[in-house]
Amino acid sequence: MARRSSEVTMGDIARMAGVSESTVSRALAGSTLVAAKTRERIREIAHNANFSINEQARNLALRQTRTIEVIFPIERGTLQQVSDPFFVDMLAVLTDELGKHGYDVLMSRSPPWDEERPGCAFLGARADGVIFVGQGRHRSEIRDFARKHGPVVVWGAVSPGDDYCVVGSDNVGGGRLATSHMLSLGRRKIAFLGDTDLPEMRQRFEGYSEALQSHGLSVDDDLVIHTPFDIEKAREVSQPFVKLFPRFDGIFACSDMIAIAAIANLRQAGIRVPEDVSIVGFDDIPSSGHVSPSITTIHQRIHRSGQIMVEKLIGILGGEAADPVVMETELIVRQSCGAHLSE
Amino acid sequence: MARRSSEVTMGDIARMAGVSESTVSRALAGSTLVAAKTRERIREIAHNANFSINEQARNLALRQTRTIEVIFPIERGTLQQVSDPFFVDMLAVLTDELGKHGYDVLMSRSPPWDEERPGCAFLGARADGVIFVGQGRHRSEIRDFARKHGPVVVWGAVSPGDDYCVVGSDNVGGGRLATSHMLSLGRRKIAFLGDTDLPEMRQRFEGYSEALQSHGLSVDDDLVIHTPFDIEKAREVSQPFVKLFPRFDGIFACSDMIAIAAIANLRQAGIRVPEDVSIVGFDDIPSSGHVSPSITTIHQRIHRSGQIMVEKLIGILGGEAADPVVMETELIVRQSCGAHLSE
DNA sequence: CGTGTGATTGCAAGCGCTTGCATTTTTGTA
DNA sequence: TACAAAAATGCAAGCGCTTGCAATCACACG
Repeated sequence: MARRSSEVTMGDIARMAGVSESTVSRALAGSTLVAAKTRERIREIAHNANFSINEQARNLALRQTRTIEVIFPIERGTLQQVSDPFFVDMLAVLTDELGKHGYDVLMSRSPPWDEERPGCAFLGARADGVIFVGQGRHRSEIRDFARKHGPVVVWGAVSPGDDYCVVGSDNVGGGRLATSHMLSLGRRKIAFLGDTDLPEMRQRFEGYSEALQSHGLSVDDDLVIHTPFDIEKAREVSQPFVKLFPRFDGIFACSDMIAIAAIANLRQAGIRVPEDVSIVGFDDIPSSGHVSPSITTIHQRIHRSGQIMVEKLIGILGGEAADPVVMETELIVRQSCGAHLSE
Repeated sequence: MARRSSEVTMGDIARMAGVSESTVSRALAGSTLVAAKTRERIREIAHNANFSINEQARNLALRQTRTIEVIFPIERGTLQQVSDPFFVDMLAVLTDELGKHGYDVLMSRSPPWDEERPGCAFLGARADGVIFVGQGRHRSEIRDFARKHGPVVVWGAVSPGDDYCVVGSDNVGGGRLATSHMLSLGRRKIAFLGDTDLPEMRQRFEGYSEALQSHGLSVDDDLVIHTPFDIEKAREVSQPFVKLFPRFDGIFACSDMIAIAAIANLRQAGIRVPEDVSIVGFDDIPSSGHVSPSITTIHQRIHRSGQIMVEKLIGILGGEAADPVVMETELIVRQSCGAHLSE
């Protein structure tokens, strides 16, 4: 970890032990090619000398990196977006799972293609593979990247034409679930809050409109509100929207954070949730069950999804092909939809 | 990124350009030692050949890693703890700031000292320095680690004896601020919710008791509730506590998540916030201003702190000494304390 | 007491890149 | 036109490690 200069190398250990470097290498790697006695002696010496192997050199020699790059392709400056608890959970799972498989995790917030290294504008091969958490608006770049640089798994909206491995929730199904739940509660004028420029949100929107249609209703464009992820901005954007009441009696919010922002505005305008307006969120973030009213939401299987992404990536690294995976979503009924009122 | 075998190397580029490897290296690095014309030509070729430099080899040659390890020393399994939005914000800032300085970020959830690499039980030197986000219960290990492995900066409770660089909020001050705010509002029976085993929380507790004392009050042990970070557990733990009402009329919660959990229990018990009980949190997480009631809290300057940590680490890497830094905290008055009622 | 055998160990090349120094080419000038 | 100086390029060693293959060693057997 320390300055390279003060680091003790295998050569040093070899000298101390009076053997060759190769023997040290083998001893430390646990090879049976070296006599058990010698092996133990060398390990002892290495330990006492506070030796730590230079992974860099090791990996170079082994032609591997044992590192996976995890990328959150998020616009710089929008700190809040990454604040969405969803991202952390995902990151935590990925780190754990990759760790189990012996991989390090290299974090990035910017996609490799806009990376401008000072003096050298070339993408560095610093990982064995990469995981994109969210494709955002970068679909085509990711596709190119996958083709050129190989092992890639991405979290996001799964859609037919993908020729790389995408793992994502059944957003359409989730949107349908949320919307038809409110419909079944008797709501008929349901608004949509989210950013349909993002593929995932787009899919949730599709589920929303499908549900409306299958109840013989159609989408009211005035009730489709382009709402960003960031809670502050969501609050601002939904401010004028609530004034439309009573043109709506239900809200499908694309994320719990947006739901929280919307509820705040509704209260402020004296509109009661869920008595006057039902609201259903998406994500099932940790606090959603504890705020007031607690938020009815669509649960995504983040933990399992993370595991699957890692499995897939390892598979790809091993030469297997990997198909996209769509994860089931689940409706978690709490207070904000008002289901408990209609009993 | 792809399998090493298919990667094009500098040697290949050299051959294509009809120059030596050294010239390619220099051209790509932007050295003025190579003629401008040649440089452009080589870059062109490299670009077309889809060349990407092998950072690993480069770093080995340069005796650097250009990588900083960021460690969240969090007990495995407690996913929720890392879910605290605080961690994400910190991580995002660190990644950005380190990136600006040309460093990659290696994520870890486990401290290096309990790392057991298969076959090789030696700590790998894979980074130029390390940042611990939170010392948790690992104070002494971190100290040892800092001594042995050099460049270390840690986020956490700053305390006198530290011989490594710690950056942290003025937790005592924050605790005092929160508590005396409620005292000034006329509250006299203020409870404390947090986990005093953790140094930061311990300090917040100290601020809490100082504030009480300076108002001629003393700590009521029955109102000091050991409450974990995890919102689910916090909810459980504070459940029996609320039954103590009206033995308390104020709550200082060590984190906003705990505040959210406590408020949920209070409401459930029919106790009104802030009319019956004032509550002040800590962290100023994104949603704290938008839940109902919005949460009065102590703001930590996460963003600035992250920047400072990076500055400090770069300094240490450059051979400078780095003293601990204590960051100011700020009281953000919102609804949950009831300040607006007493006007 | 030779010699074959398997168990250990060492040699040296190589991973892809950087860089000090020597070498070659170009340029400026007498 | 010749030659010194400056500019551009190449050579080769080295970063710390792994590993195929050759060399050595200990021992047992005939």
